[in-house]
Amino acid sequence: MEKVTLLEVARRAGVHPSSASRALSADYAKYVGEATRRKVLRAAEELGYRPNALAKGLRTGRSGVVGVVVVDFEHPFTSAILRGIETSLEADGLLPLVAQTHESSERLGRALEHLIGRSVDAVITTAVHSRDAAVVESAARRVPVVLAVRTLSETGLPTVAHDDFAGGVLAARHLLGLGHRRVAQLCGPLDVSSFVQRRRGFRHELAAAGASEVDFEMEATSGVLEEGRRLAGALLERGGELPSALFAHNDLLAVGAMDVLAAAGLSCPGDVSIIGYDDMLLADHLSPALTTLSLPSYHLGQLAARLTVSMIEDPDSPPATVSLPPTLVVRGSTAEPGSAATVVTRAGPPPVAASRSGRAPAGRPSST
Amino acid sequence: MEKVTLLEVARRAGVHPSSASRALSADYAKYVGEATRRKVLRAAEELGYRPNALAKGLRTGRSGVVGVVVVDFEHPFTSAILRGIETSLEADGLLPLVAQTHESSERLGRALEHLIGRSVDAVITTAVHSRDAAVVESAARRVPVVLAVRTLSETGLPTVAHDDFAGGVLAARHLLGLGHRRVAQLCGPLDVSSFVQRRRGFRHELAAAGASEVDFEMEATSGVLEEGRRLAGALLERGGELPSALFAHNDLLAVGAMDVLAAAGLSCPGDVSIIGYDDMLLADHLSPALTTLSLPSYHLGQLAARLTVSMIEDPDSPPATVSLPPTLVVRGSTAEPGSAATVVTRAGPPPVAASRSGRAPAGRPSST
DNA sequence: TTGTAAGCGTTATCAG
DNA sequence: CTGATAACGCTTACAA
Repeated sequence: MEKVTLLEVARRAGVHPSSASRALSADYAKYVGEATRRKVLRAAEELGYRPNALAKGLRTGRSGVVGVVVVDFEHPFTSAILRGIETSLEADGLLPLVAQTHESSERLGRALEHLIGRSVDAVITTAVHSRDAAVVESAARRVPVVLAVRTLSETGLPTVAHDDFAGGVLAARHLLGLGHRRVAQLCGPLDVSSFVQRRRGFRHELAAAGASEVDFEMEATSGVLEEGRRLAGALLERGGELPSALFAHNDLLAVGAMDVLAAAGLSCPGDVSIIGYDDMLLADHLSPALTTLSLPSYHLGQLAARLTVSMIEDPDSPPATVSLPPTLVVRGSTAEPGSAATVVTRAGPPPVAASRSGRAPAGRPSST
Repeated sequence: MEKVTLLEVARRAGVHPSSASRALSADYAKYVGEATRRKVLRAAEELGYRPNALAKGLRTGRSGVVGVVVVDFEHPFTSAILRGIETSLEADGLLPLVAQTHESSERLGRALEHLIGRSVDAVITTAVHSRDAAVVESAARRVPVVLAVRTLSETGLPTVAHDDFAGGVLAARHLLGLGHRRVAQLCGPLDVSSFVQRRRGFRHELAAAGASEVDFEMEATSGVLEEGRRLAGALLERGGELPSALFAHNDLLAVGAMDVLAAAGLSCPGDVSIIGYDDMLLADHLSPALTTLSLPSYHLGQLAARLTVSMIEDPDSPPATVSLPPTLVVRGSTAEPGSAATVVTRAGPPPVAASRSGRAPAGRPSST
């Protein structure tokens, strides 16, 4: 079962290689006599012929591979997006080739070079920072590039992202609706469009309602638990009147903040309400269960892939831009300000319905 | 900035293409005169030359790509493993090409075909079922294949896996040490080696101590929360004396079981202790915080990648087998049997040290 | 409908 | 040390 080439198939079928090629090609099979086609197909079958994608790609200029550049496989919803991308690409016979940047611009550049060098038919990236416009544009000159999750508006590249501004607005509206007037944000890194938008949306809605945002300009260096602790800690030490509610730019930051508050003897949502972002796995099993925004990331991945395919088919199609709204998921971590500090025994089984929404279709990950 | 080929570089440098090739190759540069080498390098630089990896691969028979077949990007520790693989591969100038199986053998077959057709230099797979030996062996005849996480002992292929038997033993020992004598397992799908081993290890240790395992032969169809609920529900409805402790084959199953127990008015660990497996993110923030086994998955990924590289370099090297032991992480969900049902207010900040162990090095995922 | 021939961009192997 | 030549496996005008 060694390497079988088209030449051998042709020989065995007693036809010319080009006929064999045609017989096996979906597009050209119609120009081949029924008889020879049969012979070729059988010969290929018997020999266990597998076309060499490299040779094909070299000849046709298409590799059938789409480069995907992500921050990190463990990044919040990266896996959901990759699932969406892979699943959708598969329908078109394409395969994703994935690289990580770990938030480094230099690695982003290298990854793009690497991928383009492998003749990928297009690139999807979810990992851009505001400073990366130049690198990305240079890549976009050589191959279609689609921006996902994080935008780079100056570039005018096709983009499919979460509507983070809307998310910020929803968060603010929820807190305002509960009666909060003094709130603060725990911001993610502001060189990433997503967080900038979340902040803007939140601020915008707040201003419209005449509520005040506590003057707290710190931003997290990344959206991890420890950073949530650090920011919340700083907020506490800062003194003065505490906000009655916190908008954390993602769930991990929110959980970190909850930790610190609890350690300081403050109750959530009794003393301080907290709303997160992402609706990560187990967010509904915390105590209190976390109010947050759920993101259609799987769907986003699918859309990004579709957009990419259309860019491959017609590189000159106008750069579309898609924006997907998040959904507010109200749970126990937000309440009216000053509400009695309730004693919670345990998260308990979340209400059967509506426990987690906006998730990928069937087939939640299983285990190993 | 269009496609620049080696030919053009050679022309501009005024040398023959083969000299240009040599000048740019790490291995052959030494057979090139200093002068011409300089000229070539400069020409390449000026033209923005990027070698075409497809052409190179076609010629050399090496693509510089390693195929990785996983169940699903959202599968428990898949992302950690992929991180490890990617990071380690990168050091050798290799890139992973990832495909998902969604636990389907048919898709596993297709993925392998696809990857081999792309001339990957090797394949790592974490997605095999006990029934997949034939497909995998057929692939292994054409390209080096390394098994990760899930084993297939009949095949004799190089393998790097978690030591799940040891994990089962540790779980049992922990529960026995607390004084439990009547315990049950919530098994994951038993067509996957990992779960078979966990069960065996647990059972083995139990038998050695003369403790009894509740006769409960159900197994989960996949390691998700809902399945944990289903199994625990069945255990409750089954009647008879309840076990005083449960060993769930992964954390999600454990959480599902906790849900059901709580809904039935039973306390954990007061009435029933529960130990999970995987030490997933936020396991330490549940109430009660989950006792579980932590897995060195990132490290596993790295080792799998290294083993793969060595297989590429010497395909005839004897198939190594590596087994990585898990670590027990004791938290609140396990206690002595019949211990008073303690009232927990909230998970609270986990003890600063030792809250989560066995994790990937620095750089926990940030957010978006 | 089928055969011919050229070439995609590289690198290996030979002479010189 | 450098140049010539062939070949990796496949597709695709073009001719027959």
